[in-house]
Amino acid sequence: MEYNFKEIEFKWQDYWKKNNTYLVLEDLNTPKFYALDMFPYPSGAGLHVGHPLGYIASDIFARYKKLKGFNVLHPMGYDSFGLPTEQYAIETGIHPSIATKKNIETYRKQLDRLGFSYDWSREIQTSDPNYYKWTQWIFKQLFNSFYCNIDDKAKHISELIKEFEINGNINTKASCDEKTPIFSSTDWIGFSEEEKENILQKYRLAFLSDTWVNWCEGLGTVLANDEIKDGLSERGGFVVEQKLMKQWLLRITAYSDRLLEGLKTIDWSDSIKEIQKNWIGKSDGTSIDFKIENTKNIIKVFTTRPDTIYGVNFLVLAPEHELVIEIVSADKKQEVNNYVNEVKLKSERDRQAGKHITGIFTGSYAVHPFTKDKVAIWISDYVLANYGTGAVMAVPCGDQRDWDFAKYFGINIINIFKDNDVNNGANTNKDNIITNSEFLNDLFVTDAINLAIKRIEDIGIGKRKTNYRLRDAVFSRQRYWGEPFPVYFKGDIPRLLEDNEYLELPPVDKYLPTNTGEPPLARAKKEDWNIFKGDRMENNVMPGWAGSSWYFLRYMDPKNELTFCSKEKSDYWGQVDLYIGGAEHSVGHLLYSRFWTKFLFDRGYISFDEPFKKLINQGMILGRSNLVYRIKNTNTFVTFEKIKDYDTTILHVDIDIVENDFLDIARFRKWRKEFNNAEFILNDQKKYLCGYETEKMSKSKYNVQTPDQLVEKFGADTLRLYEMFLGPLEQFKPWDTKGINGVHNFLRKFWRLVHDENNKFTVSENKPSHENLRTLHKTIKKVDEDISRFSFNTIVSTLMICINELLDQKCNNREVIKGFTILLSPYAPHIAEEIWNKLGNKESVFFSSFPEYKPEYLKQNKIDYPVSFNGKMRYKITLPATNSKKEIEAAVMQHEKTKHYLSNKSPKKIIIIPQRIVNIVF
RNA sequence: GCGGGUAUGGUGGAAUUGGUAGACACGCUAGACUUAGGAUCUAGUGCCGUGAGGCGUGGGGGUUCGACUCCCUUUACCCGCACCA
Repeated sequence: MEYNFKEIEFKWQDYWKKNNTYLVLEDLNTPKFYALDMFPYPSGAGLHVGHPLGYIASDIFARYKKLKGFNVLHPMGYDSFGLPTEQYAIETGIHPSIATKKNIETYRKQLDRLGFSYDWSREIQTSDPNYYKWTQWIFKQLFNSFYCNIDDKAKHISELIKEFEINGNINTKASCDEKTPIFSSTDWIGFSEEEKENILQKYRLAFLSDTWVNWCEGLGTVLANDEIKDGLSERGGFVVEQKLMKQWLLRITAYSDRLLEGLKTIDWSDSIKEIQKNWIGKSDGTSIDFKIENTKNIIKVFTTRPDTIYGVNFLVLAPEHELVIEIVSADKKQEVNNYVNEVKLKSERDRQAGKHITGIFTGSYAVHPFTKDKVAIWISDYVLANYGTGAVMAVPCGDQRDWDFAKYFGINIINIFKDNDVNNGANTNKDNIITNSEFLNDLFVTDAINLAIKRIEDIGIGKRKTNYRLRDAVFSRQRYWGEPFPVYFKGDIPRLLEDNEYLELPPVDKYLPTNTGEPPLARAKKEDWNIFKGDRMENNVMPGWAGSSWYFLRYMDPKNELTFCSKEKSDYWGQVDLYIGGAEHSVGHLLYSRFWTKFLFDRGYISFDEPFKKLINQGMILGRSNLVYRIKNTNTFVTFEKIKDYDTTILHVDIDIVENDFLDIARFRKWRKEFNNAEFILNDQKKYLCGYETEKMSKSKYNVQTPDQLVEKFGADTLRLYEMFLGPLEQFKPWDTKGINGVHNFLRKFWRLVHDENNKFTVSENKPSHENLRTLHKTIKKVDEDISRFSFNTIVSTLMICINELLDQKCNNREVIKGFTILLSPYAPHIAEEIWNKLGNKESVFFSSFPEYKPEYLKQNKIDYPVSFNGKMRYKITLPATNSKKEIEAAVMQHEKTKHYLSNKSPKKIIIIPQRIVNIVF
């Protein structure tokens, strides 16, 4: 074998390991570059070809930056807490750490085989106690912090307590629970320990609260909003329902505006920014108080359209609204109760699916703040309890949902827009003119909004207000395989462990909830915990995103036992310069890490407040499934060409027993029992051709491609090149191994260029020709340009073109080969290392530097001008580069083909762009 | 419904600021070579047409000497959000 990739690849992988080639240390004299991959969750299935796509891209970029003289941090680790491993533990009784260890070993073997330049000395695992103690540490900081709205940053809770002691919370401007009572300093001093803590919980950034949560019975735990898809759990597809539970929450809402504003400072794709923007969901409006008739209660509503206040003729509360019980009239009590219970029983999904209108009149009325008219109070599940105030002022003529509701229940619709017909639907246009509205008459909507807010504020019934869709993040999970909270309870009061105390997961007999429905950790006896304090320990664990919200910081200082990451190191490495990973994390992980980063910044632990400067979302690699066609009710299979002649059923067939879409019939018969006696109707070549389809890779479709088989067949260098060659990194693309021969041949061509018939390395020592250098420098320029815009696929083409040209030129000149080898090395590090070594270099090509581009080699003294007629290119003419416009025109007009294409017409205009193009208009 | 994105040969894709559409690769066709190899080499390969020539970047329109690229409009598909008041 001429190009023995296997021997070469193992040789160099071994060399890199022995020589610690990829070890990286802080070096203040060298500019840094931080290239990061989203670390994988080590599942039992191992890597498939989709996973390494991003890893290869970031590895190429990291190696390129290294060649460009940067000190590159390029680490890897594992997001090793998670549900699948715990499910496995439940089934087998094996501790999840054991399965995790095994899975990580598999991942490591697969990763090592691909030749990545990771500094493995910095490896982290989120389930490692040495890692998660620092996750607990960050939790402690969140617990001990509140968000000050004056300085717009998080501060230590002791500053808040000081203020309470002096002034109470009368002037406090801090993010807190909506229902925080007002108290004076004397009140505060008089409060019991428990009362004080209950107040503080309303301010802490990590706090306990009774909240409506997404409870997933199937998984036995609560879920965050972003873990739910279409009302079902993303993992497992179980039903999710609303449940009121005491949970740990993180006050991410305090950061809503900064999370939104920060998007402007980072280089992420528009689509991800949009998704985050929508998720935060900022809307400007005003709160308005409606007095309830004959009581002291008021209903607060939030609206973005205070200009429509005169169009209000009923209010709607969420069924869960706390005032419902109080205001319902005696005769309606039963009916309302039934409705509220009905709604509570509905799962999230049912509630979303049920598009038909439901609701009940409570029997009570509010008073319109301006007209003093009676306003009926209804409840309906179209109003959400956890958005705004859980109550809306219904304006049927200006809001389609209110209009639908009014129509359905036969409620009168008041018109407040000029030239508007209320019979066909609501009018949501913003260019309307207001009418029938007293002081707002004849104003445009935008002006009316401002005036209405002013009036509302003046008479003290409401305030300008900004609302966010973003909710505080539920931070408890009723599971085992996650970070334990550094918290114990004295009675019902949560207490933090001391600064130097960290919990480790205690052993339990089963990974299931207790008989009384407590989380698995409740099974641990007092002596099972490494620390036990108070009456009981917290039994919940943190969610999957806890450890991944800050892991990029730990890589900077992975072994530090005194702190999560020294300021010195985070100041050196700073933000992640390039972060590559899948788009499925666009909300959860990316939003939470931004939140934690801002928090750590506020508290002075790091010096930047956005974690990932540049983000690239790699597109998914889709599988290419093969299909066979069985004639219905038979065991006979028809080749793809003839399926239209038969009535067939389509079946997926394992891609392993198909070669170039032709079925290996013998193996197919052996594949499954029921096919042992299968018959076949073949094509004219006596072969069975399979159909194919592009779809997500999955076991059930028998279309999963692992990198292992391909690396075995073609080598890691080929796989790396091929994954890049497939197309733009961000695009979704089908995986088809047909083309892999192409890039493999490219490496073989390169090999042959520098080896003779006896496979002996040979390069020419002559001076390279101008043509040789032109090819090389053209390539240097394009590789450099393309990589700066992350166009990895076109670089592979460029390298191929370079080799094709050098082969044409029969050039294996040492100088040219040297340059080319460096250019190739980020993509195909093994073969590059081998050739680099044979060129006589003692050090790894990793430590060489990117060749310098010299424009003089690209200078041309002749230009191939394309000559167009009316914009269509017709022929080319070679002219000296120094020719003036006049000379070019003369040469073109003299050309015999010009006469032909003009066919006796005379040109109206001749456009000449020197060095580029000639266009003749006639 | 709202927001974002995509659309180019038989296939994956290229064309960076408006300037030779289809680079590179797969596949296919024909041929050469041979110690039958997942080999290599040569030629061809967008579509229609024998040809001259015509057509051609989802469809329609526009700006321009010139449009895959800019503007308007429309269709299909993908992603996110969806009673958000």
